[in-house]
Amino acid sequence: MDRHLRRPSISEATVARLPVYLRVLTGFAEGGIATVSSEQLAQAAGVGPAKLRKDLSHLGSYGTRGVGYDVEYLIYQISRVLGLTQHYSVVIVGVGNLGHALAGYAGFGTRGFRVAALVDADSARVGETIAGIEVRHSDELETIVKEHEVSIGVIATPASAAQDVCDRLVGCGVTSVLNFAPVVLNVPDSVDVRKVDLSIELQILAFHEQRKALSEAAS
Amino acid sequence: MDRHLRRPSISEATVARLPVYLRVLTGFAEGGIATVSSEQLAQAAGVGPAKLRKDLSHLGSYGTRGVGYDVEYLIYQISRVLGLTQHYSVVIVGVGNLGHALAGYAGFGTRGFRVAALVDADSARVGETIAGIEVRHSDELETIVKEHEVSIGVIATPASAAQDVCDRLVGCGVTSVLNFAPVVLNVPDSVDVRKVDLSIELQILAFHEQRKALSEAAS
DNA sequence: ACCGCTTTGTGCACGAGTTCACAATCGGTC
DNA sequence: GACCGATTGTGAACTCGTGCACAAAGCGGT
Repeated sequence: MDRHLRRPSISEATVARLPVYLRVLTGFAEGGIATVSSEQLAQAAGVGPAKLRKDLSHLGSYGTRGVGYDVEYLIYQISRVLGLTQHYSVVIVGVGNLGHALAGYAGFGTRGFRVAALVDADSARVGETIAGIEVRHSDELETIVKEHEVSIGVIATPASAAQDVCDRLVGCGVTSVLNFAPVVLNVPDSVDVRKVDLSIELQILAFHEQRKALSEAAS
Repeated sequence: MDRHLRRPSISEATVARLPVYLRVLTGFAEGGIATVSSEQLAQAAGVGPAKLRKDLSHLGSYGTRGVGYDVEYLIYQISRVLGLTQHYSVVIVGVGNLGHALAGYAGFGTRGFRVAALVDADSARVGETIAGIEVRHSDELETIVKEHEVSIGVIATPASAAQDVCDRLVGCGVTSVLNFAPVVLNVPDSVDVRKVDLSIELQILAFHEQRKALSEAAS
């Protein structure tokens, strides 16, 4: 019964690529393509064919030698491994520009993620409805999390409030956090945090820009 | 004269962490702290002390044994290595919710990034002013890039338009792209692309949620 | 001028991730 | 029913990143 489970727990790097494969496959499926080779899929996903095959091999042997992968079946398998066959409730904290954008993001609705509520500290915003989701006051955060069994918290507050919000989320049982605030969050080991940081991305690009400029000047 | 240049080109993983150090250091500087040990800095940045020291060692020997690092000096050195002592012009394409949020993001103004213009395909939005930046029509993209010597393009359009916009950016000389659209962009090797993808982050969190749920069930 | 305390910088071993190359295996064809 | 071209799955070499442990080096007190 635990036939699928005792896999040597897929590597983090692989997990980070699976969603990309999933998206590309979904595109293929909509285009009416029934099977793909590792070559095609790798091309579309922007990785090497060998890496792709190794990634997929980590989750089982779903593929036919000489033919390729069945698109629908692979979509199902990746979804299952990623845990997308279940449903997750998400709460978004902070209704600034970013919170707005996140609430309207289509990616939430699809693929098993449901936004339970938007939450903000500013009472003036409470009662609004954004993208069909009601805005509630942050005092109610704990209530909302319990009520909707929220497991993922998204932090879109100013940096100064982020750690505080995070502590409260963790305090009432949230075990995964997606942080958009430019701070390093402090959490217990049992909680997963992923951060999205615009200014870091820009600075990395700046580094490469400079590198290119320098190597050009050296010629 | 090329004393600094012939470093063995800092590793990608290190470059990705330098902006974090920089931010933490800036916080320390504002708090009036003059020197930090690798221990303190590592703690605040959420990494191990050894890794931090190795990272910093890759850009030179700025630090005093028995004492630590001078905050201001280290800020300067990291800024220099990242290329933040120069100025970069950025163009943001797509004025949806996300484009709005990005335009208002404080991280742009500081640290040498200047938003040359917001650009959108929708004529109805042209002429608006968002966060002090004028919205112009996407037909003018090429003109704007030339005029302001834009080197970084930010794509905040729907997925369907992203590749097209990207091609045009690359076509008129942009060599770094920050992509928020959920697609894999196709670019020549000479162009750097970094992607920020909300739905991917969520799916990765979902995977870990599931993993935690399973290992809990096994107990 | 020396000594001891503190903290950096780094050599080394280890582990994770990537790439190559090829054997194993499938569907189709004669 | 056996061959053939195509494509997967994977062992093995290699590269890259991380963590440990310690020698080198500075500062302050005596």
